[in-house]
Amino acid sequence: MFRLLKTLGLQCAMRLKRSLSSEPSDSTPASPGTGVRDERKQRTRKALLDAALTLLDGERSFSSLSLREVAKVAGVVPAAFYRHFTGMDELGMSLVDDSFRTLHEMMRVARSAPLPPANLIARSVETFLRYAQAHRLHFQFIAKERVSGSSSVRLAIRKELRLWTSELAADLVAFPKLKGFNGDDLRMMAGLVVNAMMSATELILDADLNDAAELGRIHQLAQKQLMLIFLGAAQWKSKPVQ
Amino acid sequence: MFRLLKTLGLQCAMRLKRSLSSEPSDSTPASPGTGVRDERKQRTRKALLDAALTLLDGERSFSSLSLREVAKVAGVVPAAFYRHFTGMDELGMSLVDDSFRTLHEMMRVARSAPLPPANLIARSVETFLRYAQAHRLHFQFIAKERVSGSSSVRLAIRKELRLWTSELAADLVAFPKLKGFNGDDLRMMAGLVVNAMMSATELILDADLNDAAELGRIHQLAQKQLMLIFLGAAQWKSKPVQ
DNA sequence: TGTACATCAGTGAACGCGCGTTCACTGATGTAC
DNA sequence: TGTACATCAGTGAACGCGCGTTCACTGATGTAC
Repeated sequence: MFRLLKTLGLQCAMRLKRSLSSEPSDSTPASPGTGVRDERKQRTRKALLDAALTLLDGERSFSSLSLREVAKVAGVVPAAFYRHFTGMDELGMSLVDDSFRTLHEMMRVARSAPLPPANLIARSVETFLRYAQAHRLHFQFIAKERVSGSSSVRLAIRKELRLWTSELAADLVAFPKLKGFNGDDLRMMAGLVVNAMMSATELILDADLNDAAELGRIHQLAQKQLMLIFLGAAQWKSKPVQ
Repeated sequence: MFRLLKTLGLQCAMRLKRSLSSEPSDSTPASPGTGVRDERKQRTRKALLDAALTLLDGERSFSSLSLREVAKVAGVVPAAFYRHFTGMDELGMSLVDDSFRTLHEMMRVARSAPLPPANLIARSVETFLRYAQAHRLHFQFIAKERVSGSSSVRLAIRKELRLWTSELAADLVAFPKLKGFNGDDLRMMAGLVVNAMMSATELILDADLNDAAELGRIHQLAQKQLMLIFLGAAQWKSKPVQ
């Protein structure tokens, strides 16, 4: 007991010293650092996240994963899990962050290199679904846990999806044909688009990846649905905005 | 051991006798019957199904429910569960059946008492969402497990939803404005409608049931989305059908 | 540079718990005569 | 109708198992001097 207290005391003193001597530029206390130890820790953390995503790939849902299972696939003892997350829920929130970072990265790329206006809708759908296939695990996580995850994970995903819908609505303002829309109606239309894309994503993720004909059919379905939505939107302006 | 065999033998003889003497009109062997015992058995079965639905009401997903938990809520010992289902998966399939029976019942009523054409879309959305609220647990089950259930349950729900989409497509033929649609495009449009309704249902089920303003906003959103879809559909005919 | 010590990611054992499934059983209901 | 026996929904105890979490620990990495 005395030894324990002594050790704790020494640790505190050490921390104090270091924090006093550190230059201000390096003041973020939780920064990952670049030492061998930090690098390894980040690698294990990633292994845990990847293990969870991999386990989710089949028909499993996040709430049915066990901490021990994730640790085992990550090649680590269960107790080691707690060096990285307080529990499965915190890991889930990290997956939400990562997944939406992937989605926003796609949007960023799309905006910085705009497609030619010819066949704009069809090309956008194509780009989106290709990206979803390439980042299968992240998109699958969003699609699945959006509706069935634990409370915190589900709510976080819904919040992000609402954000994404608003972002999309802001992008839609650029279309000359959508001048007659107020903000509410733009979000309403963006919601339709998001629904259609999520639905297509679910179909893609469930389909056999080698069945080109099936994938083609899904792409075409999504393209037609978006075209129909835009066709309706072009008429919407003639309706009373109220 | 000898006693066991004797008992079995007697049971077989009895079965044989009964089956020989039963009149043909009563030949369905698995029919529930009307005796006190059968009635009680059906009551317990229903208690198990209701227990599962009730447990799903919060943020739980079907795959996270345990057999013991369901049995406990149903007021029955775990072993008794097996008198009704081979396991949770079979109970899940029963819930799929029941839930879609509820949905089809709604469609049947809607068709037998058609709404006046004025504000047809708005009224249909209203009817649907009211019904979904009234049968909250069944619609919640469909919405949740559609995407995350165990393999068999999820596939069964998707099959039923595809069926429902086709049914809806068949109903849409009646609209004069949709003459230009071929079968594929009708299903495409029906898919948009189903997506919008399922999305609205999810919002309704997540919303505070006493927050009338919130519910009103969701209803209005769904109505506008459907109007926009039909607006687009009315233009679709001018496009090449290919 | 070398040394002595602090740090801390990961280990391995242990715990109590709820799980699915099995089993022989009980006793109310059903049935043959 | 009454009796003797079959049926079977539900019981209660038991099993082995994987679960989340805790703990003292180990040993490579980091740091002060």
